[in-house]
Amino acid sequence: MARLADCIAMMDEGIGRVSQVIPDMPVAEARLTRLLLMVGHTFDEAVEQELRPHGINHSDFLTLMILYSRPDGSSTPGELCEYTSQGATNMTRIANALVKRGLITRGPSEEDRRRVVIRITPAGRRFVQKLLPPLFPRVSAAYAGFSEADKRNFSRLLRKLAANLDRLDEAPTP
Amino acid sequence: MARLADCIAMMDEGIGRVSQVIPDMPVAEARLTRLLLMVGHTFDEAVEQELRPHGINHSDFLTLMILYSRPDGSSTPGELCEYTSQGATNMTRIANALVKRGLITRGPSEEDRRRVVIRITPAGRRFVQKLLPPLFPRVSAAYAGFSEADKRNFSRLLRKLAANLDRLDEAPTP
DNA sequence: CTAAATTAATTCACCAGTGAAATATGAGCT
DNA sequence: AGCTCATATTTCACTGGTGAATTAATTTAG
Repeated sequence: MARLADCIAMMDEGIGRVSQVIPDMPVAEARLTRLLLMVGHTFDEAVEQELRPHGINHSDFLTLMILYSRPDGSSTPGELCEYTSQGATNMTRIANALVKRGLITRGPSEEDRRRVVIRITPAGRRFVQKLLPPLFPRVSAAYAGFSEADKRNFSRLLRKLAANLDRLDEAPTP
Repeated sequence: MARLADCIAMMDEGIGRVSQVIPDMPVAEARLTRLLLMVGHTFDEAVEQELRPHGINHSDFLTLMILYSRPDGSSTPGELCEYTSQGATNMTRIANALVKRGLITRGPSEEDRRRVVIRITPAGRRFVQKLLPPLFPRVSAAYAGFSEADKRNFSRLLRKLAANLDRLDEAPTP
């Protein structure tokens, strides 16, 4: 696989050339967007690769982590869909897989019987606790050379971007 | 679909709680990573949504854009795989789709007959030129409130991150 | 100069994720 | 109550993407 640096160099040149043919292109913003997508995609791949040996994929892991992070260790498919950005269809599959591995339980809700309550099991908690620590060195290494100010700035800019994207999504349907 | 801001708030709290149970977690880095992945994913969705009406998906579009940005408008499946981070299998499918729509041509290479040369057609160029401009307003809007310094910083930090990820990928196989 | 190893693209079988429709429960209205 | 509308989850059919094996051409080693 090509190094990210090569892909970035190629993208920089490519956008430069395209902008000469299509002059009103927002060049800086296009570059930032491509950069963000490339780095995000690479991060995604790295996570997936780290999880594969444990027989779990990124969305399954994210779902499990949300449950783990909850004070009561439980949620519903609908809520998990919102926070994982997964469709309900896929959440059914994820829940099936995690139930089969004994990491969560799934049962009907008492209050509203349309709902299903999903709860992390003790085995699920142990799984997370065993899985996480080996991830830490690589997570830290990714931000090597980032000063405290860099981290604050990066966080601030990503959050601003998120706020802008939220507004863009809401504008079309007022 | 939940707003990104809600997902982020939830993630901030969740990581806060998890870090109290698992104390040696790199909290700031974990937050930045989740932020990056969430924003990246949302951007991805936005692009996909923008392209859908034109009957083209993100990888097809990216492939076409690389060809468009080349001085000679041509490349090979292998090279396109490297720069799009797609597997060769998928590139075959992408090329099939673009050929069927008449946006590219595919023929054997003169020098090395194992290779295939892929070239953008005039129709492909027109397609890109019609597709791009309507994308610009939303790309610009995503960076609303970014000062010039913010853009420079964001670019610098993403590139540093990319360099770190390159090193992480190379280290395991010395 | 041939034989083995390497490289490029494709095909095939499978996993992950999505949209539309089905099922079932709950809430509101008269 | 009964009827309609909304909500929550699941099922089904399909798209997008991946790994392993296949085919074909080129390079390298003996």
